[in-house]
Amino acid sequence: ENIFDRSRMAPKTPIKNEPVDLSKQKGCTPETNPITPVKIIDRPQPDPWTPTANLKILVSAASPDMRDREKKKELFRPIENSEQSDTPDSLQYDIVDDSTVDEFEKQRPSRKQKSLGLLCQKFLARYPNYPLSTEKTTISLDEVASVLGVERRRIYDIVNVLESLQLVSRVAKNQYSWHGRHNLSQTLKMLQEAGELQYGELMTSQHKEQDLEYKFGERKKEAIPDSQDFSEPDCISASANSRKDKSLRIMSQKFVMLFLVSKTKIVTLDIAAKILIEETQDTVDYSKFKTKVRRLYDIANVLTSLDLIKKVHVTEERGRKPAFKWIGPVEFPEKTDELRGHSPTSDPLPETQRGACTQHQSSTTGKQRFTRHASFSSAQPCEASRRKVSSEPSSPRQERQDENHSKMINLAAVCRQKIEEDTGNKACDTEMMLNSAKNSNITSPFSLLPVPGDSDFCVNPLPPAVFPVVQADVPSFSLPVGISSQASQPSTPAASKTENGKTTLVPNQPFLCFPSSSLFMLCGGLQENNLSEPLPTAGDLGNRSAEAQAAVLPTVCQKRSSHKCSSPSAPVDDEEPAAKKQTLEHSDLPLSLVVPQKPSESPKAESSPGSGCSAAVHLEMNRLDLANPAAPEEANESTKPLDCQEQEKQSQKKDPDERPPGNEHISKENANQSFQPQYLYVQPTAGLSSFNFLFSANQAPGAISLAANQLPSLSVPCVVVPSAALASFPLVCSPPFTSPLSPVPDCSFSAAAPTNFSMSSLASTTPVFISTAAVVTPKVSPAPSVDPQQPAHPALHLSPVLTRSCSAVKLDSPVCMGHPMTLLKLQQPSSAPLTPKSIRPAHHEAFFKTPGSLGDPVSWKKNEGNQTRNASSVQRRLEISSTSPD
DNA sequence: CACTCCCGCCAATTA
DNA sequence: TAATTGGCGGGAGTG
Repeated sequence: ENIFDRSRMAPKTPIKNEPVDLSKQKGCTPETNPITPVKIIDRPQPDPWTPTANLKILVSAASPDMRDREKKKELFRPIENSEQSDTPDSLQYDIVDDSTVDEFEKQRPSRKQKSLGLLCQKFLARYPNYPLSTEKTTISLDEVASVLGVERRRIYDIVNVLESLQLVSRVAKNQYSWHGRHNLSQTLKMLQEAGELQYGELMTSQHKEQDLEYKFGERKKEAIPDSQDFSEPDCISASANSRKDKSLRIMSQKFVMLFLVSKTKIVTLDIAAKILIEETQDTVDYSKFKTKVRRLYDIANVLTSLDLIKKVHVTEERGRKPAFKWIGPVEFPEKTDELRGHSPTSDPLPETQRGACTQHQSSTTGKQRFTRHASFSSAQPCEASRRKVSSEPSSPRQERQDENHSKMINLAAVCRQKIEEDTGNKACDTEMMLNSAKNSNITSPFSLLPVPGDSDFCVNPLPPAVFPVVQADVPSFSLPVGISSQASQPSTPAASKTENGKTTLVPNQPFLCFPSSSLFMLCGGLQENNLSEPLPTAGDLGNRSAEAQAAVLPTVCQKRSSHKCSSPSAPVDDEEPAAKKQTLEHSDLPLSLVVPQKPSESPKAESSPGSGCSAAVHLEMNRLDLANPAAPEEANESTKPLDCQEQEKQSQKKDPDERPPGNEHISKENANQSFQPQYLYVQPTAGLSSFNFLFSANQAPGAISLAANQLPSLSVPCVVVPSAALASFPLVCSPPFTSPLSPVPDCSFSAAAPTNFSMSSLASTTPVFISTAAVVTPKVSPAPSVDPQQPAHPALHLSPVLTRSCSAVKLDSPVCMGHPMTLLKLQQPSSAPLTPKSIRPAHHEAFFKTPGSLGDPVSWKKNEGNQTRNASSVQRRLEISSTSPD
């Protein structure tokens, strides 16, 4: 009885939600307002008289029941009509009291009727799947919430997921615009590509998925003992991520990626949760896991409403587990770029703002340990900037998305290939995969995919699009593959490994890659034992993942980058396939690297405004892709198919000769121009002699940072690798030129021969790939970055390279330098060989890895309290960016 | 009891 | 400062 009375009263006292709703609602009387009901509290409170009490009462009055009823009505009736009901509803309320109650009870919507999935369907029903391009449908959150009879909070849940798929985009406060599914396939494609980068390995084989769990935890632990670097204060501290990193939006994209990458197209919730959890440290929280699962359900409900997935159950040893099966499109035809309008919307690159973060790592001599040089600052800006910054008032968020997309695209392009694999390395593979996943943050452009032993890899050149320049410009670059200790350090431990190069190498293997355009280098496990050192691998993986994430995440860029190295564990692959070994042999030589020239050429590279920052780039890319591709030019190129061969050819064409003798600089950035330039660089000189630097063009966003600089700078991600370290890598090749280039024997590259490398065979054999992700962050400009994007798509096909392990070497260049030049700076540290490991790796690992937890259920158990909400570990990782202050 | 996941508190962001 | 967003996790509904 009281309740009723109260209900009546309710109108009088304003409840927080009510006012708004009422006003908005169509003329409903306050009393009636169906909307925003407040929750009911059944039990009367002790102090009815307190203000609070009144509120509660009111709330209770508002009770859910009423809402439900309304909802039902609405649901059942055509949407259009829904509004009408209001009035009646009000009546109902009253009525309800008496007679209706029972009825309600019967019909009571029950939870299902209030489910997010159903709500989403109602929401979707309001808008056409394929709206005419001409019509712009704007969505008012308040309106929708009121019409659907739910609180606004729920609408956010829906919209955020839809936004992640580009079905809607935020235009302004309380305003979203409806795009429909026109771009869905493109978005999915991007996600798929990005997903491959990040998670490809993982999902490669499903069985592994299962394994993953175990491995995840265990392996990591094992592998990484050292790696804990993650925890490094720097990293952690740096991150204060905004919550956005954890956002539903991002989770949604990642979740979708998992499906797209999965062969079976079935993803179990727990696995997804584990993968998506980022963890900072070893400890995993059970609570965190639960929370993740909750979110996944939220996302899954929306995706289900979109008919993209459906619920299924998979039975495993442990029993049946909830899972979801992808029932959406699997193949994404190239789409039409045209379709999307190019809308050059005004957003010139929002990304620019975002600084990229870079990190450096130096490799130390003997071991590959990475330390970070750079300080990482969080790139908060990125996110923060995201909304605020976005220059375009119109749609800040979109930008974000775009960014993501772009990144994704880039990444995808870069690394596209998949590797099938798997023969042998189960454990390793999985780990790697896992690691990689975890590491997503990586800045480095390259994404690595771990390849199991056999796989072949091809190196794929970057997609032309991406690095358009390359074709033209790049004459060649060479990469030296073999690394062995050669020169400088024979003795060093590294050397030892390398010494043979072969043997050791073999195991670890590495990879290489080189896209024609830029350079890439990567390496697999450095250490002699691969096993022992996780570093490389992890790093690689991490990088990849990082990038991917970056791509995914909007803000991302900066943040993530920081973590490049993974220290840990990633175990490199243990075994390498024979093939690898072969390759390894080659490796003896030190790498030389290729590098695009920096300065001179730089213009290209850096240049493009867009290119500058990786982050920016990504973003841009996204836009382009999604929104509009702006970069037509590239697109053309992009179309090109790039095969290694082709690339090679191209490169050849350009000029093999060009390579400067000096090893290092060969610049090739070419391609990048619009893109991010990617480079590889090695410096033999001076103190560094032993070290090589590598830069990837694309660094992960994180890697670069540039924040402030006005410099067009880019951040180049670089990695310094001790020569020794390199040794382990088998080779690097740039696909393109195989033949033309110097005639080097496959493998051999001596350090000396900077110029050329031949890698002919290598490439194929090599297990690893590297992709570059270029990153540049340009904060700057707005520019034109766009181009890259389009190409990217095509690129995707092409590119890809992956490697798995590489990371060891990588470093981030902490600084952003606009040009390669900067790299030099990095060198300084050189004297000591550094290994990256410590530095970021941790993050990487952390990143996907679910804490061992997966492995250990036990561990999960409560830790809740710990974290602060603020920073999610993941974010932290991401964030880490180096700031290069200077 | 396990699985789902609604609900809404309240912090982070924005306006 | 107020409003908007949205992370988060308690705990309720379902089976």
